[in-house]
Amino acid sequence: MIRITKQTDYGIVLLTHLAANPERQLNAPELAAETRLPLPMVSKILKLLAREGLLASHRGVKGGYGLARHAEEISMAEIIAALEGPIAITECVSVEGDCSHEPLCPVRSNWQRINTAVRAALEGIALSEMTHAKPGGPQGLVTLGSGGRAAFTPAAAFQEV
Amino acid sequence: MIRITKQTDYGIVLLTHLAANPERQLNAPELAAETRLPLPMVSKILKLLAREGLLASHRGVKGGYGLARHAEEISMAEIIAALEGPIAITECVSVEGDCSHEPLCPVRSNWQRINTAVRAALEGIALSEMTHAKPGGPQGLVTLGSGGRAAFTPAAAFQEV
DNA sequence: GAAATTCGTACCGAAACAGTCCTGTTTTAG
DNA sequence: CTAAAACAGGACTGTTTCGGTACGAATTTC
Repeated sequence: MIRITKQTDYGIVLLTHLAANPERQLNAPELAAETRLPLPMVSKILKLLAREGLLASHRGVKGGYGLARHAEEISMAEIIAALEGPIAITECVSVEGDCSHEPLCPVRSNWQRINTAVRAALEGIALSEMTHAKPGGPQGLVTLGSGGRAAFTPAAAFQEV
Repeated sequence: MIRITKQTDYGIVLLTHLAANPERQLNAPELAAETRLPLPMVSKILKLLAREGLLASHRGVKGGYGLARHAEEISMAEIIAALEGPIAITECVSVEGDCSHEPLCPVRSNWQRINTAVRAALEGIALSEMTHAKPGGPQGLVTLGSGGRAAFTPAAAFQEV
């Protein structure tokens, strides 16, 4: 469904919250409380984001997390890539002869194109843009798809295209 | 991972194959053979595409499938939407007070934006463009992500962004 | 040195996905 | 008019991934 995982969903909420409070040093319980997200997940995601270099972590008693860079310099593409795994694009079978019953499989090369288009779209949106509500305003297009999710789903993904 | 399902993957291969042979009327076993895809899946997907109005089906002995419209008039966005389910975009919890601990959750409205960007990218690519190899050529950026998939994976998704 | 906090990893249940099969219904061919 | 070919629509199952949890280790502050 061209959907992102809940992890990424949560991650963006957390990053947005941090971007909105750049002066504060927030730890996992604080972030969980302020975003109304389950603490264990928050903790897990923060670890991931820190390892990927998007967050700077400080251990110890007065530890916590902060953005590693300014919110303007972090793109949605980066965040999603960090939370979803390594940067892999089109993966055909590398074994020749399975896919290429035609001398040159035309489908494959064009996946690159789609990826590039989608990626460009995501790279064009910075984290800082998520902190202030969009001028256009949200037109209530929300047609919830596959039955409401459990408990909290603060930001909740794009499920279809 | 912003990944599409295998169904959609297969579906695009099938549609591309049909777009490349607009004069022919192909049935499920033929398509399965020519695309090297498993027949049961092919059959399943063709049914879905026909129901969604992207394919025109003809029953009976000399039956088969053909594109319902010209390949230029079918966008990637349409295909994906048809195969992945209904058009749902950003789904926040509709219950006020959970998500909106801030008077107006800033994250939510901006998901619309991301969706719009991605959708626009996909709407800009027509099925007809998938039939001929891209001029620029595929630069081999293929870093296969989570271990090769089983058996056949002809076109195989964009896994990360 | 003790307390608080991040870090790493391993684990489990539930849901979604990939794939298969079976039983109809429609159409052409002989 | 009968039979075969092909689509139509579910129901079913195994596997993977995701969401969520738990615990011990490392690190910093007081």
